[in-house]
Amino acid sequence: MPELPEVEHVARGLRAALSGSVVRSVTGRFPGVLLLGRGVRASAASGRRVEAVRRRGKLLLLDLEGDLTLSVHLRMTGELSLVDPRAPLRPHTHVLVDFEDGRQLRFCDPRRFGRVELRTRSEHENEGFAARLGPEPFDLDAEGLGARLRGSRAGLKARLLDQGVVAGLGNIYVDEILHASGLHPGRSARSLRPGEVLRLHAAMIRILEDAIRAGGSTISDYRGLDGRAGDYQRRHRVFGREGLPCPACGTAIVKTRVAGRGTHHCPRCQVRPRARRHR
DNA sequence: TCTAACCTGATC
DNA sequence: GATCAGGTTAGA
Repeated sequence: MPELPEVEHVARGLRAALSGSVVRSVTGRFPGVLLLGRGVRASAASGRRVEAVRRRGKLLLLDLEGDLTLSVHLRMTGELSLVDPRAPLRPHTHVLVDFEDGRQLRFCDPRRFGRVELRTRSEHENEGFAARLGPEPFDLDAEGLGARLRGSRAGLKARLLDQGVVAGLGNIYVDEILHASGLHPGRSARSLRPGEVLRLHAAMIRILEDAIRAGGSTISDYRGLDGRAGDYQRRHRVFGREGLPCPACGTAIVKTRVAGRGTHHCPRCQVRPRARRHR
C-alpha cells in the first residue's frame, strides 16, 4: 500500500527512534523475504551503528556504519513496528532486527511481496531497483517533470506510476494529483501543454506535502511505526469514492481501469481532450 | 505496451 | 466461489 507519504512518515519515526542505535542481529524467518547482497551475510550487520535513516521513492533505507545498507520495501501490505522483543509475534512476521538497547524492529507482510535487503552501499545504489529510480518529486521543477513525461507514448497515469520517471507516486496519489490538476488519467502524457504541466507539478507537490503532514493514507493495512493509522484518506477527493459526488462539481466519481489499475476520476473535471491531429 | 504473476485476506 | 487490493516485473 504505502506510497511516498506513508514511507516518509515511517522513515521520520525510525530516524527519531533509531539514529545511533547499534544492530545486534538481523534474522529472516521466512525464505526469500530477507535478501542478502553478494558476499554479505546477515551477521555482517551485527555490531554496526545506524548512521542514517533515509527514504528514496518508496524505499526505506537504514545506512549502517561500514558501508552496509539495510533497505525495506513495503510493497502492498508490508508493515514495520518497533517493539519489545517479548511482545507476542504477529502472524506473517518475516524479518527481525534486534538492537543492542533491547528493542526489536519487525517486518510483517501477509502477502510477502515486500522485501528487506542487506547489501553494500555501492551494490544497493548501482544495481537493482534503487538504481533505476527517477528523481524525487521534490527535486523536480515543472519543466523537469514535463520533460520526463514526454519520454514515451504511454498514457499519463502509466507514466506517473513509472518509478523511473519520478520516484514515489502510487495509485492513490496519482489519482488525487490528476483530479486536482484537472487532467484525464488516460490521455497521452506527451500531449500536455505547458500550463497543464504547471498545474500537475503544483498539485503533486502540494498533495504529497499535505499527505506527509497527515501521516499518510490508511485504506486497510497501512500503519505508522507506532501502529497508528494515517489521516489523509479522509481528504481523498476521488480515490475510493466511486459513485460519490466530486467535491469540486458534484458529479459522481467514476471508477475505471487505466494502466492495469483501478482508477478514479471525475468525468466533468477531468475531460479527455479530443486527440489533436498530428501534422 | 499490456497482462499475468507473485501472495494472502477481505468482501461481495 | 469469484473478485479485488496501496507495487513491481517478467514475459508475451
